[in-house]
Amino acid sequence: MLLTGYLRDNQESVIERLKKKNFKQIELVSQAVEKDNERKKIQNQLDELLAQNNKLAEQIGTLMKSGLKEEGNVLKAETVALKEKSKELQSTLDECEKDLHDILVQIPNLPYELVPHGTTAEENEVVFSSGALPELPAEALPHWELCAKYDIIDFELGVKLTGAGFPVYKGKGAKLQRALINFFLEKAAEAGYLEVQPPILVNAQSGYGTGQLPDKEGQMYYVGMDEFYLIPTAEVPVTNIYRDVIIKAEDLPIKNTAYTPCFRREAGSYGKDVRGLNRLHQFDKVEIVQIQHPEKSYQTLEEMREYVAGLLNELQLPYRTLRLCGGDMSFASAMTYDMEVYSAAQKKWLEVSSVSNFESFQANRLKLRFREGNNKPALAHTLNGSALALPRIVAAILENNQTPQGIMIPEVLVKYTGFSIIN
RNA sequence: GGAGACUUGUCCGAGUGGUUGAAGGAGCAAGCCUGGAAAGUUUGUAUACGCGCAAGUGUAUCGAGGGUUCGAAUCCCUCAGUCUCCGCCA
Repeated sequence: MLLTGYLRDNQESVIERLKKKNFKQIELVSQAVEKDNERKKIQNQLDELLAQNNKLAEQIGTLMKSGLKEEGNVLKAETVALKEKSKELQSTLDECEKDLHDILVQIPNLPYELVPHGTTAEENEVVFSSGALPELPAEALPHWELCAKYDIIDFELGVKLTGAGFPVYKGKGAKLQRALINFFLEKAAEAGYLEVQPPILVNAQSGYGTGQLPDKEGQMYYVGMDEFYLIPTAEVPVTNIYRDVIIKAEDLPIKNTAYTPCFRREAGSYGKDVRGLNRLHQFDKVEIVQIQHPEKSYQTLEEMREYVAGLLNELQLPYRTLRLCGGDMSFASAMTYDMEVYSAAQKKWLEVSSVSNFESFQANRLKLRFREGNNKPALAHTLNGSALALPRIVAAILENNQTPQGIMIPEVLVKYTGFSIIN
């Protein structure tokens, strides 16, 4: 959520920048400013009334104390009309604030200056590519066939238990999952991230805090009986840890990592995009989150991008890094890098990480602030990235590392898996 | 799940209807003191939204939301959480 004060003072440049994000409803900006002015006016009036009432109440108090009941009752009569009016104003104020809020939550974050122009994924800027793509012999299999061949991931069984998109990992498949999770968590710990294990069900307030609600309500599984949502990413619970918190500037940056299963309804996805591990309803992911001083957040974004790249290097997977164009970025992001690995049998780039700086967009909703010395608290910047999402990493490992003898496990994982080949 | 007790500022803790945004203490910050430090001492120490160039000032906030009242941290209702006892159970 953007700050109304900022919208008011920078209307023109805000509109320019929103256009870069391919946002159509730019009239919302001026609507927000107008609503905010209205809000101020109403609040002024209401404050005035309440102040009068408070004064009268105080006077009545002293009169009653000194036994002047009559005079007190006279003043009491005066408060009746005041009270009624202020009640009325209060409800118009509530309504106005709600309207304002409804407008604000529809306005996406502003793109950072480095964000390229563009509306579709084709216009994303490739900022790094790890070189020549691996070529597999013609008889190479896509990962879903490898899964069946070695009986390590069973999609059919998942359908029986739950439905499509909920695979069952078996034997070395299950162990590979566990190995990846441990590898990622250990690397994150080495890089200074504090591991947390959050709930994977969250309340609506947390959903609002990080922006999944009201925007993407239909993308989350909802547990109606208790009004909880299954998390689509660990970002939600982990970032919400800091909701309504004021952090000391010297404690920044805050670095957290978490492994969680993630749940996404993926309504509207279909066809070959959802084949095998490419797109699941439930998957495992290790997430990294940082809360940083506004002046350092872009430096931190680069650091996080490099960190994720390091993981991919260690796994010896071919990858490229994209700087997303304005139109392809998420609602809340100011700048995003996507990391894609090449899955050689499918001959496809698969997104395995998305590293974003949200600047103060989430922090404003979360009321996540920091304080420098005795200054007033200011909104912090939030960043997060996948490090990494497992299924597509697994897909790429299976496909790229297949040999006639079996699937070779990347060197760095062997100490976690306890085996070096799936055969 | 049943019964009871409780939920106050960074922390501890007072406060059962009338200058209480909130006593007192601790912590923290600044000044004094000291060769330096400790101790001592003085002052300051919430957040949000308005108005104001500023000093300042108005309003709201004592778990959350509603209600009673001229006036609520204090009374009533609902919800959430914590603790104790019972029940159940990984």
